[in-house]
Amino acid sequence: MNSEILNRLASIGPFSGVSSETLEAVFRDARVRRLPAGALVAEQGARPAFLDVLLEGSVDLIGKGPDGRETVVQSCEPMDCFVLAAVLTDAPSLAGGIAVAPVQLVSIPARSVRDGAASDHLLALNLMGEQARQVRTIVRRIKNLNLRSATQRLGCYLISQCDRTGSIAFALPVPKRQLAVQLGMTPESVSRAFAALREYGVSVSGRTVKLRDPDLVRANCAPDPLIDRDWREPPAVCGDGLPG
Amino acid sequence: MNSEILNRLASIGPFSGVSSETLEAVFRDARVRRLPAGALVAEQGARPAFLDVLLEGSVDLIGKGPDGRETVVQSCEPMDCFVLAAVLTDAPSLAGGIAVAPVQLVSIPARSVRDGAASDHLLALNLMGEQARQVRTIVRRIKNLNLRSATQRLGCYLISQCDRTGSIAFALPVPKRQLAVQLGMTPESVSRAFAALREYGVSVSGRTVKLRDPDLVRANCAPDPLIDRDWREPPAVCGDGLPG
DNA sequence: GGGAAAAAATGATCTAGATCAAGAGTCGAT
DNA sequence: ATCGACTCTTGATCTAGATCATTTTTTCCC
Repeated sequence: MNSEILNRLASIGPFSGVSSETLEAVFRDARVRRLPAGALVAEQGARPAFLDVLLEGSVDLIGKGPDGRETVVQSCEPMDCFVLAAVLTDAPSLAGGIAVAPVQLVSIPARSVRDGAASDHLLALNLMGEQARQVRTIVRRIKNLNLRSATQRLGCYLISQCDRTGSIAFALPVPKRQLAVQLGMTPESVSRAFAALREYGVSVSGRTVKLRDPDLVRANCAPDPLIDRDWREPPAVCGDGLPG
Repeated sequence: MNSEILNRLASIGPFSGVSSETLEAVFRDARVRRLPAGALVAEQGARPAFLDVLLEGSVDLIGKGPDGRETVVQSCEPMDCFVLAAVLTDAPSLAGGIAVAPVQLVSIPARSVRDGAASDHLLALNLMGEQARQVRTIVRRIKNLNLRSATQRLGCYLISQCDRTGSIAFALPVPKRQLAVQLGMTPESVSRAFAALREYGVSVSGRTVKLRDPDLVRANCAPDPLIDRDWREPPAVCGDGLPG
């Protein structure tokens, strides 16, 4: 593990400000893994042996039922970590992780993480805050899915991209298929939602989206700071680490 | 605050094993509140001034959208605590709390909780574990709602009651209306789900339920330890902090 | 650039559950 | 008991979105 990666790790929420002695102990047996798209990154039902921090690529956390049905609990992006709740409670993962693009990640032995928290007060505090932010992220997702229509969800997503880039026109950061997963619907429904948003001045061409009148979209999709994450406030860095 | 209540508080997950000096500081300005059914216990959108621990009664945590739609995020029972994530991050509550039955609760100033965590390592560890368990509880709920039909959800609930009481026949601990809330459906759907379960030997009379053949219900409703909480292990709020 | 293969759009159904609308018990207070 | 207010049940629609099927577009690989 080179020092550039160590520096990136040390800067994310759970580890920020933690003494170098603690970090050295926690990262001592960590190693970098690379996996191709489609690979199983974490297995549902097993006690995770490692805490994984995503450096590159993206991972969907998927819960499976006994009858084979599946539901995406969360999708993770770089510098998120996952299975944190299961690692901290030393319990079986409630969801598995699938690489949707080639991934590079750091695997930290679960025991090192727990030992670190037990011996370092600041690390414990960081992890506490991280889990609290994680809870809030999931609650936001629940509200987004239950309180809005598919079209509203897409509209609010576009508004957030618009605000983030500060531009009326921008490129979608992910293919529409993956957008469907993040928004909790089928690819077909995403298409129909885009079609419905045309009425509000939204035009799409390939991966490029243009909002002729963002306020018109806003008026019809009801963005809400208690649902949509405020992109200006610090992201729940390692926090997006489900599942338990 | 009498010492009986203090003892009950000290025995729940977040506070178990914590030194009496810390507990004294954390509970110093806590006070007991009593509210009637229907009362607003916590307000959505405000930074919570208190961490509330439910002593008696029950509370639904409800997220509201801008357009008035509502969704129940969680229902809390005695010795659960709520708005913990908002208290720890000092951020606005994403959901409000409504008393569905007359409640008695202890309100601990949010600052006392945060100060306690900052100064007491064990308390921080406990709260970390508590939040991790909270994450898992919510993920379980998501899986229950997305991976099963309404009938399966009710069937699995009845199986869990059956296992818990160790008896083929038992009384529902809550009115059916409230059961609907916990299972994420309408009261009408609960009725229809009970009707559908008759085929599997489930009979209901008033609040009394009888399972003629639990295994038949099991076979058709697919209970799963990764979805249904294991009633033998301590609930999210009552576990001890961190293993290892 | 051409052409296979994946992604997306569009159209036609299907369905679980919500919603709306009556009845039928059930319960508590006078 | 009698009333009146709930809670529950049952039935008749409605609907958002999924699913299935087909066509069109994009991607990208030789």
